[in-house]
Amino acid sequence: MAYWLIKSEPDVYSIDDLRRDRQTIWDGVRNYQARNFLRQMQVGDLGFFYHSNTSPLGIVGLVKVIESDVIDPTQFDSNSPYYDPKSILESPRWFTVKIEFVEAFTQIITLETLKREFSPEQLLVVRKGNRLSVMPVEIEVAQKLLLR
DNA sequence: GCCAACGTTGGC
DNA sequence: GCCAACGTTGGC
Repeated sequence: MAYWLIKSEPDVYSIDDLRRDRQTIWDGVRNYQARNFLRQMQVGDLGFFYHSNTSPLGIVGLVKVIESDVIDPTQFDSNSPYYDPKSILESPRWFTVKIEFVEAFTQIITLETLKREFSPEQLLVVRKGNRLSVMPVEIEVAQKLLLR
């Protein structure tokens, strides 16, 4: 079982939105490195839900992967902001996962805290200039985060 | 609002 | 295939 971190701008989709929906397809990722991580995810993996572009920044909850290798439907939807005209039905370009809500942390683990407790080598999200929206989290780091 | 740090695009 | 220009992400 692996651990991941997924970023979302709460104005677009927040942990409260996921609590309300209970589950969602993690659509709209249009970066190949992030997609490759999404393709590595397996059912049962846990993800830390991170709020970006907001205040306070940080990890706000936990999610679980409940379906892997999901074809992102928005790539074929010309009305979607994530529409990709270059993607063809026979060989889709963008894959993702379906996730479900596990919990919203009573206290956000702020980026400031993450920077204090983990090095950029341990945790990609604290690395300066990092723009990946989906990234792996080392088991030791994940366990420390879950014990907080 | 600024801008660093990328990723992507397209001319050559 | 190189790389300059451009666009986006996301912290500050």
